[in-house]
Amino acid sequence: MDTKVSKRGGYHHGDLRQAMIDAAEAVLAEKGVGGFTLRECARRAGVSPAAPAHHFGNLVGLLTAIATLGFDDLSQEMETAVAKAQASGGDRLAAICEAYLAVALARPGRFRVAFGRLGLKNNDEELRRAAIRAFGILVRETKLALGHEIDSDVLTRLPSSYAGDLDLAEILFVWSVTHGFSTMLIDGQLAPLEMQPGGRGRLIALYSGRLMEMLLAAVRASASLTLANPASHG
Amino acid sequence: MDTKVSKRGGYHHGDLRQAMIDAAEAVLAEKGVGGFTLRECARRAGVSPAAPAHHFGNLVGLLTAIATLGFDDLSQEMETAVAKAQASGGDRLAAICEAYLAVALARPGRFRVAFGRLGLKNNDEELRRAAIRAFGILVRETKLALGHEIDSDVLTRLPSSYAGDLDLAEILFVWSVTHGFSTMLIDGQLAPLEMQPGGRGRLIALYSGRLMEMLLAAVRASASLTLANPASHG
DNA sequence: CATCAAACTTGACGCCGTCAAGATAACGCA
DNA sequence: TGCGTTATCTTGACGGCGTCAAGTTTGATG
Repeated sequence: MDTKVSKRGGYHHGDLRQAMIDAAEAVLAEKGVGGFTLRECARRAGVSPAAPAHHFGNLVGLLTAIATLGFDDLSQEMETAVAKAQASGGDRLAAICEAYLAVALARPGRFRVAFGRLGLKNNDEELRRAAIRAFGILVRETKLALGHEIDSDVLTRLPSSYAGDLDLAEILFVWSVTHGFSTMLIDGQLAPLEMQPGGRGRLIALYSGRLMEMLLAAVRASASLTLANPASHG
Repeated sequence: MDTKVSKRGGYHHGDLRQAMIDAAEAVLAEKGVGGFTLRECARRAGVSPAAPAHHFGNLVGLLTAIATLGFDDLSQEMETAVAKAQASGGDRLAAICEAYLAVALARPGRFRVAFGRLGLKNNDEELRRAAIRAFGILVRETKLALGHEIDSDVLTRLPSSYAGDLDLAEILFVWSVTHGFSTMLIDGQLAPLEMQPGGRGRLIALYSGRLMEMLLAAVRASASLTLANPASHG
């Protein structure tokens, strides 16, 4: 994780871009998104405050890189979870929802940067690609759970192309539950509930258990409803 | 909304506390939580940067006051929505969920301050009371939808006291859907979907329509499940 | 009217992000 | 090999930020 400074002989760093990203992740992990500072990251990378400008443009550029990393990590963890569920006979949709929460809990600072919209370069190509892929996985698994066909380009299709999709409600429903629970947990909304015996683990168990049951039941019910009366949608 | 400066004769302001809150709300509305600054608020209130310290302690104190206002507003809007639903025969639970979203959309900056945990005085008595009341309404309506009894002190009970509650899963489920959709919308996660014809209104309609149907169905299903096999919970 | 506490200002401190100008090092090409 | 070009990094400065200590003004209280 550290990149260890390949060869920091003198004036030139070697790989400042990666060093800054590593430093940023460390700062986010230690102080959270509140105590995040460009100068602090530069300090940790052993470089002057103005150095990162050439690599990231400005603070927003660095945050955008972090967010991209966050989306890619999310995609990877969800895919891994899907594979594991497939092998063990578990539910794929529940697996990605649990992976989503796990990613948020593992790196809440990065998660907030990715989803908090502190101000990111929204036209950044890498960020867009990473976000689309993560969204695509969600779409794919939801449609799969509904027993519907999925296009071969799910992981690259623009989210806007789902505006009129028949399954949009289910997709948003699944995403809302997952994202809502994740953000409430890392933002401390559920802190009072975590103080009780069992703490956070108890809440996570509830999420992976009853909440997932409810979620899957809702999606399945919606699927049969769709079959019974497809006209009531849109 | 303006408080109009009661009598700003000279050195003393008159009601700086309220003036600061008004200014803060205005700044949040104009520039969002990103461009929010204590100095800017003080400037608008026509006062030196150090003046607010005596009323709020520091920036966190001001944000805490804003958050308290946000929670109180949320409670009020939810109660109003409940009353309206009761009168019109609509669903009460769906009503508070829609009110929740409406509040977030009406004042996204304030909503983010209340729920974003930028750093609030979590031990503040007023904040705690306001948050507990809002949570209590959610608990009450969820239990009502489940057909369960509600205690007379729902609006003042500590959230931690629900840690072992049989309905906690349903409560968290409802809250997760609502909070998740609301935050995703105001944080721009659904921006690509808003660009299509119909825009944001179409998404909101979907939320009030199909998503609420799914939510209510999930809660009702969970209720009958509870009756059929109460031992499978906890 | 004298006193005193609360409310507000002033000035300063260290931090922040960013920019312009200069120093340095790596790289391509003769 | 040597030289120029270009990317990289430093330095120094700017304005803005939150906050603190010290001083000033005001309204209230006796």
